[in-house]
Amino acid sequence: MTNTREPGDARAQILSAAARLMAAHGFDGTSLQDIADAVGVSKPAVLHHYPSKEHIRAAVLQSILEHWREALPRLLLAASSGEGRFDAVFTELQRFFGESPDRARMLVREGLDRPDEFRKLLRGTVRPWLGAATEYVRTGNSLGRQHDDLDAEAYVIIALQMVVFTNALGPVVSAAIDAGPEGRERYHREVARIARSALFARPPKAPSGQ
Amino acid sequence: MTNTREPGDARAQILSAAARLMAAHGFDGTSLQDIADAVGVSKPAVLHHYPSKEHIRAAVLQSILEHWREALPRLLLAASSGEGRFDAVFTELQRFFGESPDRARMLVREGLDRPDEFRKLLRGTVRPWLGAATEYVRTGNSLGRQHDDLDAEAYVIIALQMVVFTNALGPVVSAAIDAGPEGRERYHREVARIARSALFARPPKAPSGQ
DNA sequence: CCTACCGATCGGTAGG
DNA sequence: CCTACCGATCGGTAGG
Repeated sequence: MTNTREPGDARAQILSAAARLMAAHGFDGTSLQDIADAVGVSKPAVLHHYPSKEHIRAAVLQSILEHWREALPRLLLAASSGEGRFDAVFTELQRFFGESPDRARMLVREGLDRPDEFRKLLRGTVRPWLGAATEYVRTGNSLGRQHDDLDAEAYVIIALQMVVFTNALGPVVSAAIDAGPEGRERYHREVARIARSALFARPPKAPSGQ
Repeated sequence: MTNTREPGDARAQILSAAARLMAAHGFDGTSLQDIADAVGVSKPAVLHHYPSKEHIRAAVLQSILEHWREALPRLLLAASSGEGRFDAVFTELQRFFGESPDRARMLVREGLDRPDEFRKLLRGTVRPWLGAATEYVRTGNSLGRQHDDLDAEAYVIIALQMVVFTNALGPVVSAAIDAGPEGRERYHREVARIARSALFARPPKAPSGQ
């Protein structure tokens, strides 16, 4: 009956539009009017739900971190062990950013635009998970399946960074290969292969038994 | 005697300031007044040397590409062969972007802000070099020293991408490891190790003979 | 949530 | 008449 929006809906629409626009054009390249137009409301209406443009940016970042914390258990509890577990975790990671490249783009932009704040964000949010991932890498390392000159902590960060950048600029960079849609496929497959072969000293061919 | 600037000096100063500001704050986050202030002239003076802000952006990108074309011979002619040549090329690549992270930041920003134009830029500028690099990787592959499931073209692009991103966001991301300056060192070393071990099936320990 | 505005600053250009 | 600028202001738009 009531075609009027329920409260909270407008906020969600504003957040969604802002996330998409800011990921595409940046914070400075996105005006409150752009967001208002995308939602179909007036500019003051936007500022009724969020007190300032800066608050909208914070909310967009916060929603990304929420999704991240939500996906963390799935990432960490990815089944199996050893090389199989790596593939499972890496696949989940690719899915997380692949299903919404805007997340990756927003994170890259934040790193460029506000390096100091972004550093703190990384330390506060990624650090806990980083510890667990590093532990896993070190465990595999002690079992002698991995490269002995591997820097576990640095590796985890760089692998994560590769996934983020791949999804942030992948469509642009992968086009340098060729025009076909297979270009993206090859690109993503090679990213996974690089991360895997940089981790395991003996490249996994076919899992025998396990 | 004459403390007056010779012609061309002002243009170079504007270009330098614009490159630094746009790399740090983006195109939309940099005003003509910001550039004018950085150089110490008026805004109309800036617009006398470059007809518009857009022309300044084009000039900044152009200067990066000039440096790139200038560094290309050094990159391609990096001595030795096989794994030694890889290290030489990769080191030169790291130096190119490492000596001016603003270049890397500007490229990443362009990829985010103007994906279509950036794609054309990649195709026009990086493509020729890409062919040579891919050929080199394929040659090594046929000699059986490299992973047989390696996608040469995709690998080259991703390796290049890793160097660009490492230098664009390195100081921010590497801080996630720890506060010390050694963090950056470890970070860069691990990037090189990942690229190398993803390329060569047998990790190089010590060059014997050759 | 709208219309109607503010101080300021945007990119760009006027006359001199 | 040219260049290399200046102070002032253009029409619009930013965040609020």
